Amino acid sequence: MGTVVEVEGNDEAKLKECGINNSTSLSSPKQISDPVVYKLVRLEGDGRIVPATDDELIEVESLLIDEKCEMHVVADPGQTVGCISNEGSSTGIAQLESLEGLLQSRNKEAGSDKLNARLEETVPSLAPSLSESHFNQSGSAGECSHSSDNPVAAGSTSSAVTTKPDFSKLKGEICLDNLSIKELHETFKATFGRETTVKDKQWLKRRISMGLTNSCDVSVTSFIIKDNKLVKKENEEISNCMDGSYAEDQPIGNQKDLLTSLNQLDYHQVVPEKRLENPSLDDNSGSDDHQTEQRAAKRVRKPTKRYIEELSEVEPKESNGRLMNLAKTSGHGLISLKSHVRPVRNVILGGRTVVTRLDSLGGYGIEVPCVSRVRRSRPRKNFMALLKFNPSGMGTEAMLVKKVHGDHSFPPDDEKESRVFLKANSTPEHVHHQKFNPSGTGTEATSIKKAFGDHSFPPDDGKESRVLKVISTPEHVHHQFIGVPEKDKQFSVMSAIGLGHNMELKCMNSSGDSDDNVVTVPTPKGGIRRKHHRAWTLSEVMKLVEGVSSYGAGRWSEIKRLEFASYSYRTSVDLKDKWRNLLKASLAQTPQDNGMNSRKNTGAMPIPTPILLKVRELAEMQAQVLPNLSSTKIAGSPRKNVHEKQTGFL
DNA sequence: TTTAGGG
DNA sequence: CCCTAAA
Repeated sequence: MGTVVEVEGNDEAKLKECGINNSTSLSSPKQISDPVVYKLVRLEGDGRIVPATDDELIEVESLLIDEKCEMHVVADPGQTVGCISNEGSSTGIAQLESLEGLLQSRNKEAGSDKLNARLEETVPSLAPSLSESHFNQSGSAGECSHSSDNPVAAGSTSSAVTTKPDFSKLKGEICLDNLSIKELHETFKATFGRETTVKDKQWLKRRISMGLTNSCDVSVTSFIIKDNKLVKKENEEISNCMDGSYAEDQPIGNQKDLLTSLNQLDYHQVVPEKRLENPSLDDNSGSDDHQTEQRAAKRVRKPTKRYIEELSEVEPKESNGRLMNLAKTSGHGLISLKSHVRPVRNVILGGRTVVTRLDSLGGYGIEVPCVSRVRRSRPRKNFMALLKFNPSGMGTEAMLVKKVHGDHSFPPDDEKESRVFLKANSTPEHVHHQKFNPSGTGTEATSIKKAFGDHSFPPDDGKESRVLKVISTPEHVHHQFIGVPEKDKQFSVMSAIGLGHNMELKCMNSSGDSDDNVVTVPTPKGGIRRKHHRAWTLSEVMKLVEGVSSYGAGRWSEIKRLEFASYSYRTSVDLKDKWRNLLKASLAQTPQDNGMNSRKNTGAMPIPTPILLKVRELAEMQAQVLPNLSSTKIAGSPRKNVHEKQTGFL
């Protein structure tokens, strides 16, 4: 990767870096407790400068702490030596400053100002030397240690955690709250044997603690997991050393004061959470934690897709581990669960590729749908909230499924394209909650049961049933069995078997059409069309035109409801899209009747010119006649072109 | 949920 | 057709 570059440091760090004595800083409460405000950037291999992540920020801090504790290997200073780039410091600084906006630590910026202000009160002589040092370091390209191309490996020297993907190597204490993100990454790697790029501490902590909790190894060792902390009993002092390094060196009251002043800062990222060790601060840091957690939640929400990706990668392993743990703990009385994960196989399900695997669960061989990162719509806002208001344990998805199946007005499908969407909803929160779902009957299992249990799919003779959305991941399925009464367990398993069966059937059915899982499918005419594309028939187009003429373009749901009531596979969006295409076609064709016309009927159905004319006419009319509800918008972009061309044409 | 628009 | 942002 790149080289970690220091751009801006706070007082303490700079003190150290300038060689100014450590003892002073150790005895000076303020400076010690001030969070490190390094602005770090990473120098990518290609010379780009990218904002450093929180973990890199914190790593510096951890180094300092390590130094104090004198118990950890001090990292190679070259790793964090300040250095901007070979292109020169000034441009680099400018770039960095512009990058500051990208950093999530705007608050920290303000905080550093505060700190600097305080610094000039308290230790005025230091400020110039600090900035000087900072500048010098920034400008000294020679100090760049490009040798450390692998930050992970390099960082491992500074970490108490090994990078080996071996859980047994996780010795000593692990206080997840205190770990930097990089350390968390390493712990994650050691726990799950894979890397992660998730930057969210809460998430990482949760995953790690969950993974460790469910690992068989953890019970063998003397780890104690408590509130995101994984500690080994006999090493508690060590963890205290790390954790309380701030608090021990200074009066609590002072720290409290500082916390107050830093209340708005995102110090949570750089200062270890001290809630547990300093209950006296709870009244203060309690709300603060709330804020920071909310901030963290905000950060979490953004990269949802990433989360899903990460999760879907982790899930198999983790669920497996969890299952093993389950088998272990459920040794007394309940069925012993063994998990043999057989090779994953792909099943084509209505054009969607569904990955299933055969799990032997309690002696039953069940085909577990394990769709990875398929959820493409927005994540449910608060799944648990839904559950709360739905005590039956049936989630919305299940409701939907139930409704769909109860509704036999389902149009038949002759193209064997029942679109069953198995969508995996797997936000971390979701997973977390699911694990401790106390309601017994799980949502996912219920939904699956409802969806596939004793119903068979509606006959396929004409239209596709495209409404099913079942959220389902193997993890979820497994979770459902936790705390579920034995009876229900069997039921669920049975249902799951049925599910697998049906899925197989659907697989065979749909695979008759095409042999691959690609979304596109070849058409007899030689082109390719989307798998679920349904060619618009002339009557449909005419209906659409008619609908637009009577209800106006834009009232797609109305048109859909009134004109396309029997065409359940046409959504209002489809109508809209089709209208858009028609419009385009009408524009392309009518003005000059140029060469486009002949070339047009290559793949798709040629739309009769009269219809196109009507489309254009309608568009024109709507642009003129409907000034009230769509005038500005419609007259805006495409219709205006219509107008222009129309006039030109006339 | 629906609409509008980009991909 | 799919996805998503707004409303």
